[in-house]
Amino acid sequence: MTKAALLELEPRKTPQQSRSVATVEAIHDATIQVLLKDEPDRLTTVRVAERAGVSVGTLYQYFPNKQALLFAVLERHLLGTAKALEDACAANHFQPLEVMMDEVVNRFIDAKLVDRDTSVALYRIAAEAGGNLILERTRKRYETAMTAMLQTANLPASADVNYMVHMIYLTMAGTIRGHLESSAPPRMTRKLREHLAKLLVAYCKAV
Amino acid sequence: MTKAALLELEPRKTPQQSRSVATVEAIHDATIQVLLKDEPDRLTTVRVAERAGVSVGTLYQYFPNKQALLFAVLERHLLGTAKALEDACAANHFQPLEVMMDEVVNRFIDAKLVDRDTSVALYRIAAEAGGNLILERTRKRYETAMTAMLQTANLPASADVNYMVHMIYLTMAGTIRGHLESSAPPRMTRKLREHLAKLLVAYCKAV
DNA sequence: TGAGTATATGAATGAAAGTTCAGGTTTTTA
DNA sequence: TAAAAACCTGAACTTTCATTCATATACTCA
Repeated sequence: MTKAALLELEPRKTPQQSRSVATVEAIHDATIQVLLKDEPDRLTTVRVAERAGVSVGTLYQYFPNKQALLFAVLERHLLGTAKALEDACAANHFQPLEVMMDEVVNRFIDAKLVDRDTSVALYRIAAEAGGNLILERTRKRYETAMTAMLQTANLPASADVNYMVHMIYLTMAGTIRGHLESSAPPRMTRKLREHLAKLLVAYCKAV
Repeated sequence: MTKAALLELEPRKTPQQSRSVATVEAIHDATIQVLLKDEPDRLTTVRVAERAGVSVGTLYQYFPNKQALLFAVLERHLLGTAKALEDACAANHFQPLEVMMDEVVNRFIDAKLVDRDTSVALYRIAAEAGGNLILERTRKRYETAMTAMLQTANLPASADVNYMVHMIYLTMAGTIRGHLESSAPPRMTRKLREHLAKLLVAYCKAV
């Protein structure tokens, strides 16, 4: 993605008055609602605006184009989960490995489940919308926080912490995505929490 | 997805003569090539037809609509990987856990890497195109084969083989997808193979 | 209160894409 | 070899959608 292309994702205008703050907020929410209602290709700017109770013109005052809208919505969501994971890591330095993994897994799943539907809807648009860019950014934040935490754990001396952390990220993000996208009923989430935590502990000890 | 909707994904006509077999083949390949060239939303039926060296009309003789085309291409790819995994499982009954996991992981990654670009391109369309349907179907095949294999391994008596197998599937599919979609250089794939196999072995023993 | 700024409107524009179909060519069949 | 069946063509039709802009309303502050 070129620099010019990135610029086009920036907001066109920042809300000044409170009514426009509310408008932008409403547009954010409406985007997700529309995304949930149908296939992603039925997400049109007009539909989003209608759902938000404003006109298309208003939408275009704050977002230079449709992609920027998706980008913004995705970013907001990922920053939320990143924050959750960073907090979980920071709060568990020097804990036993079992506690670390249990906390990290559960806070991450919690963050994705706060609004399960939103998470699922956003997976669908992550590929477009410069999603890779945001994903890479948040991945780095995850890995930094996790590395800091794991350096306070007692791991096998042979451990390649860098790759280990990356593997943990791939595993968490991947399994949770797979789980949410499948038609697995909510009660299965409990099993996922358990098994994922166990799996990661076993891996850390074995490396 | 309703029954009527499923019907609309079925091929409109099956090729009889060899030239039309070649045509359909060309359309399959062209679809992937177009998908690789640009963003998924630039995948047009006209573009695919052009690339395949036929006219749009011809395309519509064999595929009732665009979605059916994507469905068919995705299906072909997933059946390939399913076959690879089934073979790997069948060939390793009664082996030590380490061998089982090593083989399964490596044959699965191999299948995805035969044409790395194709795999990546198809991830992008898996969400549309009734992709969930095919994914569920192949998941079941994966899990059946893996269950059969693992029942010949000596696992901890407490093991819940059913969920274990599912967890293994989520982990493999998820990490490999994450790896392929990221910008990780090919040399990192070796590390993934190693760590993924180790991780799964550790998990099986710990459950 | 009134000028200046921020915000909202929504019909109109133009480009893009999915799909059809009437008419042609090639292959098979009898 | 002639009719039938399979196959191919691509301009034309239709719908859908992103985006703009001239105009109107609401808010702020001096």
